[in-house]
Amino acid sequence: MADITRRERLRAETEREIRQRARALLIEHGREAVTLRAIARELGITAPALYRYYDSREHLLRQVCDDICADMAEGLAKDLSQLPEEDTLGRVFAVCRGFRRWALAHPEEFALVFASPKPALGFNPCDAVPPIRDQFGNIFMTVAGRVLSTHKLATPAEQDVPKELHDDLLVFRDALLETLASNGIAVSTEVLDLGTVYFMLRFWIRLYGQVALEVFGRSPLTTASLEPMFELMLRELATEVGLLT
Amino acid sequence: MADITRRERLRAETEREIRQRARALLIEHGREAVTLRAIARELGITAPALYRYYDSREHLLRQVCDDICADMAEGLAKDLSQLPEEDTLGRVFAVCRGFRRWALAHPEEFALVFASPKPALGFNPCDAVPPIRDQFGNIFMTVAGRVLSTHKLATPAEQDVPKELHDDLLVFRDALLETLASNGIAVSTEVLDLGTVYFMLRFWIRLYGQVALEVFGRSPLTTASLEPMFELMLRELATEVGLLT
DNA sequence: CAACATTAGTAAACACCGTTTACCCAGCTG
DNA sequence: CAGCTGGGTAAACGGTGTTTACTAATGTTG
Repeated sequence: MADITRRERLRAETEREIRQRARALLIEHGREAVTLRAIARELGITAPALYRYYDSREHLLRQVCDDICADMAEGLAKDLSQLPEEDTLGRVFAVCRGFRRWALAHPEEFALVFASPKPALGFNPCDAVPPIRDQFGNIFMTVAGRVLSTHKLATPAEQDVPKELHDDLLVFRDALLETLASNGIAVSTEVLDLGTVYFMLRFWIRLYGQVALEVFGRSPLTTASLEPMFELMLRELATEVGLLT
Repeated sequence: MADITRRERLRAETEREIRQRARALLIEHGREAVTLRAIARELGITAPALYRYYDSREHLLRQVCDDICADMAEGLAKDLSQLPEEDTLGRVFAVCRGFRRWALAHPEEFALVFASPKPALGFNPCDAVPPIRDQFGNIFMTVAGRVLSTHKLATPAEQDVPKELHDDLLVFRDALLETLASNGIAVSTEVLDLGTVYFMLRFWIRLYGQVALEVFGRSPLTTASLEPMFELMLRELATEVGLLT
C-alpha cells in the first residue's frame, strides 16, 4: 500500500487549495480581503472547517507568506537557469532585478512579507528576519557567495567598518557561511572578512530600500519608472568593489 | 459675539479627541485595532455618532494620517529651531535624523502613512504622493532648498541623468520651485538644474529606503542599530556633492 | 466482518466589526 | 414660543474570527 492514505492525499490537496485561494484574494483585493469565510466560500466549505488545517487566520497568513517566498524563489531560480554559471555578477544582478520586478508585480504580497510592522503577523513572517533565512535570502546569498568565491573584491577595510556593528556583523557572517556551506559554496573566512560582510549589508539596504520606495509609490516622480535608477544603483555598487569599471 | 459658536467649539473639540484616540489605538495595538467602536467606547459615545464627523472609517484614517504628518512636522520644526539658520547642511541632517527617529519610534504610523500599498487608503494618504506635498516633504524640501541657495553643489552633469527621467524630473522641479517659493526661498532654475533635482531624488531614495528597512526590521543584523550606517549614508551623500570633505 | 477511533466537515452560537436607519432631544434661531 | 438643526441614541443588517457540539465518513484493529 502507498505510504500516504487516500485521506492524507485529499487533505494535502485542500490545504494547497486553501492557501492558493488565500493568495488569490490577497492579490486581487488586498490583505483585508483575505477572510476565512471568503476562502471557505470559494472552495465550497464553511469557515470553521479551515480550523482543521490552521490554528487561526494568523497562522494561515504566515503559511501564505511561506508560499509567496517559495514562489518568488522559484521564479528567481528559473531566471537564473537561463544564465551561465560563470557569469556570477550577472546572476547577482538577475536576482536583484527579479526581486524588484516581483515586488512591483505583487505589491500586496511584498507588503505582507517584507513590510509589515514587526508583531503584525504574530511573529516574523516566514521566519525571515533576522537574519535573512527565507528562500529569497537564501538565493541572494548564494549568488553573492559565488561572486565572492570567484572574484577578489575591493571591499572596505576593517577599520572603515563602524565598530558598533562588528559583533553583529560577525554573527551575520556565521549565518552567511552556514547558508553558503549548505549550498555547496566554500568561502574562506579571509575572503568573507568584515569589510565584505559590511558591503553585503550595504548592498541589501540599498536594494531593499529602493524596491520598497517604488512599491509604495513614494517617489516624487509622477509617471516615470525608477528602473534607470535601479540599474545605476546596481552598477554603482558593483563598481564600488571593482566588479565593474 | 465670537466668530465660533459654542456648538462649533464643542464639535471641534470632540473631533480632535476622536483622532487623538484613533492614533492612540494605532500606536498601541496596530492598524487593525483602530475600530470605530473602540474609538467611540473610549470617549463614551456610540459608534454611529462618529458618522457625524467622518463619512467612513477610511476618511477618518486619512485625517489621522494628516495629524500624524503634522505632528512629525512639528517635531522636526522644533528640532530645527535649535539650530542656527546658517547651518544649512546641519539642518538637512537634522531633518533626516528626525525623520528616522520618528519612524523608528512610531512604526505603525510610519507604515500607515509611508508604506501602505497604493489604494489601501481609498486614495493617497495625506495627498502626499506624488509629488511630495505633505508636511514632511515640505520641510525636507525647504531645508534642502536653503542649502541650494547658499552652496554651489557638485551635482551630476545633465548628460549623466538618465534621459527617461528628464520629463518627470522637470515636473518635479516645478513642484519643488513652487514649494520653495511659497516658503520664501528663491532658487534660480540654473541652480536647480536637472542634475541637482536628480541628486535630490537619489537622496530621498536612500533616506526613505534605509528608514523603511529599519522600521520593518529587514536588516540581517540581529541586535545592532543601523544608526552608524545612517550617519555614514548622510555623510556619503553630502560628500558626493562637495558639502563635506 | 464488526467495533472502534480518527477526522473532515457541519450548524449554531458568541462577540466583534462597519454602516444604515429611525428616532430623540438640547440648543439655537426666527 | 415654534421650528429647525445637529449631536447623540438604539436597533438592525450583513460581515468578521472563533468555539462548541455534533455528524458522517474514513481508517484501524480485534
